[in-house]
Amino acid sequence: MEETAPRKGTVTQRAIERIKAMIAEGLLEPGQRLPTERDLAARLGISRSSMREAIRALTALGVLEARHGSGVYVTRLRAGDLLETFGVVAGLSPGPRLAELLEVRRVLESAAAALAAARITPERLAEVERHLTAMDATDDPEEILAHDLAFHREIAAAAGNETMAALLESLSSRTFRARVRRGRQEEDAFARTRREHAAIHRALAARDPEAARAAAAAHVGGVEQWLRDRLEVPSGATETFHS
Amino acid sequence: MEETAPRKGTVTQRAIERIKAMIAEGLLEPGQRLPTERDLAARLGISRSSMREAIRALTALGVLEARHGSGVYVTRLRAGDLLETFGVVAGLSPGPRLAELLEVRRVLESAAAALAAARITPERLAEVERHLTAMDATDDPEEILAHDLAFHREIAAAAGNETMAALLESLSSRTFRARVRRGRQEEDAFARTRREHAAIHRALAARDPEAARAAAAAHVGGVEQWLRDRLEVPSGATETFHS
DNA sequence: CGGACGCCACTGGTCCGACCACTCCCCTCG
DNA sequence: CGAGGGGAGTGGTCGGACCAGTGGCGTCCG
Repeated sequence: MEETAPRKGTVTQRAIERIKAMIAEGLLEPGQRLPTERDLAARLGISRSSMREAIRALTALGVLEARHGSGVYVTRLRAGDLLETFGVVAGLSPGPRLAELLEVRRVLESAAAALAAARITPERLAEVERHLTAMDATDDPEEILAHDLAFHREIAAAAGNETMAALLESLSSRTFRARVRRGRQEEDAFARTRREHAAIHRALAARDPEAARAAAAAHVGGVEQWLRDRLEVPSGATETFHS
Repeated sequence: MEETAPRKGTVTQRAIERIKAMIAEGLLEPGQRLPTERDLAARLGISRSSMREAIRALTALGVLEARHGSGVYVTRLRAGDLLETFGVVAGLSPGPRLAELLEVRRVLESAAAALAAARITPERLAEVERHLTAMDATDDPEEILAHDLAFHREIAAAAGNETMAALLESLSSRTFRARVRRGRQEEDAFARTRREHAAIHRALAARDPEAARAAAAAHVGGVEQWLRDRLEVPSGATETFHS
């Protein structure tokens, strides 16, 4: 008495669609536990192997979460859960596209800064300030980067849009930055970063959305421009080494 | 003589990381064919089942593509390939987050419009115009929506940033629009859409980035505002129906 | 009586081997 | 020389077995 009808695509693909549909229709809520793999497979009339592949695919997308020995659960479907995969994109995108990703980041970062200027609370502003000063207080590059990331994260959070914040998080991920920064540290990058961060903070404190937007755009735009120059003249020619 | 060392996480997860690393390091190029599942499994010292799950996960992310009878291939890793999954996010995100997604879309759409105003070619501008007029020439909602989407797609493409265009594509996908539009068609939505589209087109033709930005923001912002109002007063109360 | 302990049923994780469905190339035949 | 057919090889599916954690239930000790 199973539904045997829809015979398009692979069996696994169908299973994926079915599970997605269940979630979209509200039959499965965020955080809820799914039936066991064996159960689900039996219900859809497929083998456990195929069902496992379907679950694995949805796990990779951040929709499901498997806990060994306990069961499979729907994630809370927060922006962060689902957009984690976006980080993979940034990590795998070929060099020429890094400029595009930075352009997207510049747009979103400046929008977030503008929103934050209007909405930020005094407590959060103090937190932003803390990371700003903490960056100067240490020489450990790791720690500096950590405060750098936190600085931007606080601003994104203050914008009050979780989706935008999650997107920016992926775009600013550690690995992504590492790729862009490579070879840049010898310059006066730190001094410049500090200056630009200070400008953003000043705009936030003044509750000036337009100033915040401009400062954030200039900040990201600087890296973007540097990268663009570097791509146009690949003097090192460390590109595409294949057999 | 296999590498047996890294013993963190599940075997499948390790396989996923290994394949991603191979791509990141350039050992596997876009479009290239991978060794067979059986081969790969043997090389990493795991079973074919686990390797299949790893491949399935990367397939879901748009990194790999399996062709029955032929082999597994790395996708071209274009923005569209990798961001297709972003559409799943929009499709599965709970109601309250739709407003956030629309806000992101508004930001990106207006940025794209501004860029397009500066970069658009006469040919593409003509294409934009074609979709603008074609929307009025028919009464078929399906066709109207198709031209609507194409209108925005052309503008996004004219902005010259594939990543941004792919992002907007996901944010404007048919299913996404269907969810937002539900119940809105009785109003003078079409007339309003036409007016706003005309305004965007005018700004593009005038090569005026700021006007284009404002027109696009107003266009998306209208839908956004409407949705926000509707969410604050869920009079119909068609929310969360669960057991 | 209360709580810590340990057992064990159940869940996901891994592996194996078999077979099916499809592709593509090479060889044969007209 | 071309079209056709066959077969080796590929991903897709299946079933079943066993391993490895989890969590609740019952026991037993203090």
